Amino acid sequence: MGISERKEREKDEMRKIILDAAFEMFLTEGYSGTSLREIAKKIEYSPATIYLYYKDKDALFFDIQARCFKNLLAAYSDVVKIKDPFDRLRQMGYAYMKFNIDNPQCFNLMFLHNSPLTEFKKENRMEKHGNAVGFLRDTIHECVANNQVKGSDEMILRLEVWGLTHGLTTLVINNSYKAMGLTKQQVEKHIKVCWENFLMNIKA
Amino acid sequence: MGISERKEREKDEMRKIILDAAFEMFLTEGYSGTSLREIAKKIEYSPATIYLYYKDKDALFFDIQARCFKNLLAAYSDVVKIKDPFDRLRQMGYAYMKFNIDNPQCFNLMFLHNSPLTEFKKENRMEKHGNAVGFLRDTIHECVANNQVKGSDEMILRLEVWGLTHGLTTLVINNSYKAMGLTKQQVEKHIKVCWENFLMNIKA
DNA sequence: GTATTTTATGAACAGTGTTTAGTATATTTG
DNA sequence: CAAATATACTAAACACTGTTCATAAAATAC
Repeated sequence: MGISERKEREKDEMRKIILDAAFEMFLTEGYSGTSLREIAKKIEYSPATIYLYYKDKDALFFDIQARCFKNLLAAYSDVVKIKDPFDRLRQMGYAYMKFNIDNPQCFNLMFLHNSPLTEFKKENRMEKHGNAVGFLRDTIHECVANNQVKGSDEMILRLEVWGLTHGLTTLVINNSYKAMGLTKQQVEKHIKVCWENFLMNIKA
Repeated sequence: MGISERKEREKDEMRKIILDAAFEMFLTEGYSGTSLREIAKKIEYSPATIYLYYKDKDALFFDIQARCFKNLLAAYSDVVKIKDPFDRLRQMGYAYMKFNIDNPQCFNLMFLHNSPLTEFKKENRMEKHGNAVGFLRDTIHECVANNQVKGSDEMILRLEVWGLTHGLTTLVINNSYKAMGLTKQQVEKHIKVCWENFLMNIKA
């Protein structure tokens, strides 16, 4: 069965070729700014060919989004090594906010773009997202187990951490801080203070 | 100059007719799900006619977004009457989160949709947004002046409040809570606890 | 070497935002 | 009032979009 294996491999390679070209375009032009025809032109194939490897644009976008989540997880590579749970939590927050602010289009593709996902896709999307979520869950669990934080309701802590870091990130990315009369440098310094304030407040 | 005034009035009325039809469609179908052709069909005019009243789709969307912000401000109508600044801040948080969760498409149109705004539009968008921002600014200023909160850095407080409430809202709207294994009822209860926790932490 | 499956595409379909030439209608002018 | 002008409107076209399908070419199976 060597041939069918090679075919499968070739199919994966072709998908990678499409994905590589598409990822760059999605990242710079966004979802609606990226057309399948331009992707096809870039990889020197007919637009119809893409449909042999992806059901439709959303199926392709699904893999694009997966790559964004993968990159986000990769941004945690140094953080996972940190032994102390509370310090790990602190650095997780910084890593999350830094990655998103440095990759605003990635952020848009991961969270802001609401494509009409099927239920299956939603489940699956959460599975991808789940790795990062699980990492936060475990870290907070350790913080509670070590009595390093005040409260003991882990779910509330997770929501607070995720809500605050995600919200502060959004504030920077969609330029809402401008309505407060701040520059980007200022707001980036401020959100660090916000994060440290929060940590101080929950610290045991 | 009665005629030119009437003409101006008629122009405004026509704009309102377009906007009313468009608003409903944007709210149910989102930005990309709403086409100018369908708006035109709904108001029984040619698609080209819309261009006599709006430069392009983004110009129309700009007014749609303004209406969303107006509705958000209207959701504060009861809150503005509250005398005690800290309690007003508390209810502002609830009002903000409730409005957005009850009107997720409005939230999407206000914050999630990144249309390629011109610099002018960005400025102007902030001006609209500014009313809500100003209300928060004033309330926090009063809280600090009354010594009702611990910190004295008003900008930090504003970012914390906005970041947390906005982040928690996002969590509910884009279904991210599902990745935590929660139901909508659960997460809505939890975000209230988060908000109360936060208030408790900053309270003097 | 022929038959069959796989892979790729050109052309078409239905939709989009937008522009333009041309037509009725309304207003102003002589 | 009639002619000239300005306004309101639209049908048709342009250049796109995602997507489908019949057809042609290549690879595999028998």
